[in-house]
Amino acid sequence: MVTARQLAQLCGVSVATVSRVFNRPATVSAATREHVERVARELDYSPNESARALSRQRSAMVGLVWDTDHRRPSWRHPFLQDLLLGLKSALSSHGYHLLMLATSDDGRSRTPGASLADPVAYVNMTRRHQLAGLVLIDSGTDADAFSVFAHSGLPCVALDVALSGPRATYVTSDNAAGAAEAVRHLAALGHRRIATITGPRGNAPATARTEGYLRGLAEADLPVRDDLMVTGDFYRESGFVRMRRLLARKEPPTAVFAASDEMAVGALLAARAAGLRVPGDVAVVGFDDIEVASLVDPALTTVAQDKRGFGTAAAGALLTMLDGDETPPPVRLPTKLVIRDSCGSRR
Amino acid sequence: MVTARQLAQLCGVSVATVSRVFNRPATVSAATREHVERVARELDYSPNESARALSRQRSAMVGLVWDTDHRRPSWRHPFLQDLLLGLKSALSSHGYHLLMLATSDDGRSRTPGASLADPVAYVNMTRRHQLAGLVLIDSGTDADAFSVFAHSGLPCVALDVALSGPRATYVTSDNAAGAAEAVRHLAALGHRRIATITGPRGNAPATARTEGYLRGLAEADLPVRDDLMVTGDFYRESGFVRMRRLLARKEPPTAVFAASDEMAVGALLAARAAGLRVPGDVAVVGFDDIEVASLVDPALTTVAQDKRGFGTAAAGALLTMLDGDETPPPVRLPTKLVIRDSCGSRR
DNA sequence: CTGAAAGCGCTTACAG
DNA sequence: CTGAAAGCGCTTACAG
Repeated sequence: MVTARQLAQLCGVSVATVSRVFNRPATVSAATREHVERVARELDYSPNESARALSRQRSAMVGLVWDTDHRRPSWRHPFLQDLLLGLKSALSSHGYHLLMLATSDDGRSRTPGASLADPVAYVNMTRRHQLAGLVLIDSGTDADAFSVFAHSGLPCVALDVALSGPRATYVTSDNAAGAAEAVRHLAALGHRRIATITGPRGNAPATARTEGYLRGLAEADLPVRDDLMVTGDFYRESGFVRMRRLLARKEPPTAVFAASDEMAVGALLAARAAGLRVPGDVAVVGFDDIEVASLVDPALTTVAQDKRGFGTAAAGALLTMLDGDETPPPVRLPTKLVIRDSCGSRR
Repeated sequence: MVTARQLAQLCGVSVATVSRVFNRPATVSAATREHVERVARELDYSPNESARALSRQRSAMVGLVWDTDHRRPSWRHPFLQDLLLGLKSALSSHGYHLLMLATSDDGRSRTPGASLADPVAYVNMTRRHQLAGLVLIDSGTDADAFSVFAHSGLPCVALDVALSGPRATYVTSDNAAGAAEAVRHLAALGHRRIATITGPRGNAPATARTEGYLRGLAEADLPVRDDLMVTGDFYRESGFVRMRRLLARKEPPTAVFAASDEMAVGALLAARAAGLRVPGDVAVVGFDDIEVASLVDPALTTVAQDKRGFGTAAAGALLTMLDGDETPPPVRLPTKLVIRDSCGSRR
């Protein structure tokens, strides 16, 4: 492996000049710059990142905090894959790489109620590796733990968690607008009793979707009915159970807006178990547009999130903090209603 | 941020001693070791990884090569999430972290036919960051590109690709055994014309599954019939198209083994489109046990892979190479036949 | 525009 | 068992 010193010797310049060629090319004369660049290419030279990080006091890596509660093995992010893809390609085009942080506590026991294995251990990792910034993925539970990061001073961008701090921002879908659109669509199809199965209390996207549901009802001049609002937890099982409860009401809904596709699928199964046809007897709309949505029968009408856009937007926000001094405002990604068969609007 | 020097001063020892306490505790007297450890804990000291990597010529990071062809945006790993989870928790318990490698070419155009954005660029990253090892995730296409890594000399473990080299090994499911079991199961249910929709040619797991299919037929004393073997590409659409073709045969199959759940779902849809009932008119079995499998109707009988085990096994193999000198043999993970409704064996 | 020198924070033979 | 010293490969004021 060739070093800057060797390259410098070969070129008849000092290591300082070599360094400048790669870091502030403008400060080097065109002739020597081109010469160094050419030889570097020939020797396949590239700077040692450890040395670089050490002297700069900052690495070219961004930490990814994605902590899953192992007591709940079923937990899954609805679209982690697209998110990572978006993140890594956007970051790499600016020379940054993603370091997946894990504490040694990972996979072990943790204090009940702790939403993160150990925020302090993560912050520690951050210092050890001299990370340039942090991407925080909502672990689905208590988001307060994230504030530790937001206050650590380094650039942070959270996904689906309202993070605030001097150098912290976040990206999320426009959950309220998406939910409202879904409800309006159902109302336009003639439904008057539109129920909702919400996400867990305290979860920001869940709250926003409920808000959107209410807004959608209002816009369609429909009354809010407490008996048509039930609380789920985003997972399929809760969709099943809550749907069963809704269907047992005196006046059951003719349409249901579930705050996640997982729950919508559960609702579909519950309707079938109750001998009802979807969308004939009851219409169902979900949220997310995960892969399953198009595979179930009937195919699920749902509010699609811009999955790849999440990663790109997060990377974008982070990069403006890394390269500049300003903290970008929160990003709210537009959603899109994908109409399939479960809402009955197709002929 | 406190450094080793500061810690040393506080403890009245040299930095060399501080370093030894953290790296070869056995070479330090118990008294000074405990003293240094205590003070270190009080000051929340932890060594700077960049400095460490620089002087050791090797970082505590493992690179993850997961290159997806962006020309094919639909490509997805059947269980990336579990895999990453398994990897990161196993690695972190030994102090290693995962660095998601990306070349700046990511998301841009690439040479047609190139299976990896640029293997050389990845190897380059590997040197720059002084990575301790590499985890290679099959990108679903030409696996030859991986040999560049295997020959780079550093510890490599590939997933689902037969990688060989001085310090290279791989982990995969026992695809043949799993497929054979699925076929035997169908035969035991009385099926005589069992078809298969294979994965793409040249793909190792696909080949092994086909092999298992043939073995299963042999074990059940069933003849191999060319008209009952069609080639898919692991994706749903191909399952749909190939199933339609199978159903159009003179003597259509009464059961189909699809080499992936995605294709099995496609097959399910094709059967339905043809007015056939599953499993009444034709039985279907898949492979993978992805989330969708239990959500479709009828729920899919499938060969489950040990998703979390993949990550753990890969990390294990890598760790023995990182900490020792031996190269572990390939790992073949057992599969498990999960019987649901699509094969008709349940009453 | 360029070079000499100090420094980033560790680890590791080498002496003692 | 411990310390002094060299070295890992860069970057960055500071002079010139």
